[in-house]
Amino acid sequence: MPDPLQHRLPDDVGYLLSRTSADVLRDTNSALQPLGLRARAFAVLSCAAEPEAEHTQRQLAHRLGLDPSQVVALVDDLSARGLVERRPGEQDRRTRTVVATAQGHRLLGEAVCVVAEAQRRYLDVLTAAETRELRRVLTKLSDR
Amino acid sequence: MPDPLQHRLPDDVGYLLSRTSADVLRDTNSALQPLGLRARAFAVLSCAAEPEAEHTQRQLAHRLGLDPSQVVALVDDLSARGLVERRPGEQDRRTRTVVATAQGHRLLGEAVCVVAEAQRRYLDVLTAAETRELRRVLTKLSDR
DNA sequence: TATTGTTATACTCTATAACTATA
DNA sequence: TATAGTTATAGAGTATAACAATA
Repeated sequence: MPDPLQHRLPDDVGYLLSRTSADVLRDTNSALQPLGLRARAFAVLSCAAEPEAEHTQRQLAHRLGLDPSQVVALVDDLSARGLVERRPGEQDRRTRTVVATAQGHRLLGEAVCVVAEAQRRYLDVLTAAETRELRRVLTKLSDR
Repeated sequence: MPDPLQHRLPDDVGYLLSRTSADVLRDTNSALQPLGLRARAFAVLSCAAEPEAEHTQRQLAHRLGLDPSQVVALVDDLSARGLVERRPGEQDRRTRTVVATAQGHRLLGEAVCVVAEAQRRYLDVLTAAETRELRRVLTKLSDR
């Protein structure tokens, strides 16, 4: 049973995750703004651009930890801008797969650069080994 | 210049931070729900309960990475429930310091327990060394 | 019956601008 | 004039329920 007097917010891993995640999200959104994207749209576009991958919207939602109704809005927007297109599912006519267009691939190329640059700046204070270890531990946490 | 075809969202540290942060935030809010708290209110209460500390609302905002206007609403709620009280600043009459009441300290005690338990479950998959290293690296990131 | 995409809705969180009282 | 707290508001993110088409 923890002693409340010894509780220190700055040592709380959940709190630290919230703070750092909010910071890097802000930086990422700023970096993406000139391209008319935000982090979540970038994530959807990235999945839609995977070679050989034909994700249904449901699969996208599950993969990205989003609600299916959020995927509808995100794909609506990306598709209205010609960056992805919805294709009717082949075996199951209820589903629609989301794939990046040529224009989507081009924009994703730029987006990957600006996001990588923003994160490089953000992770600047860490050594290469620390960044690798952080990625490894976060992957372990998110793989459950 | 990164190759977009080699970009993999699951390797993106910013994305991993978002996912894990959202997961632990959900767990934390669920754990706090019976106490009528959420993560941000818990953070404010925790600061207000620090011994010898008399934070102005501005200091709370800066310390927690919140906008001052958000602190107003959070303190309004905590104060209406008798968990904290606002005291007029002594040197500067514009300021109001926020301190936990006896009832606030009691509730914080319970909150610290349920949050620690939720995080223990969440961090379960990590070794003790990995958790320590995660805390250390996140602290380094958030201290900039 | 159950599931996919969709719409609608509400609540939380984040961000900004303006107002007031003090400094 | 600048700053602290406050109010108002809008936009983004999250969560839930319900509906039509299809399985």
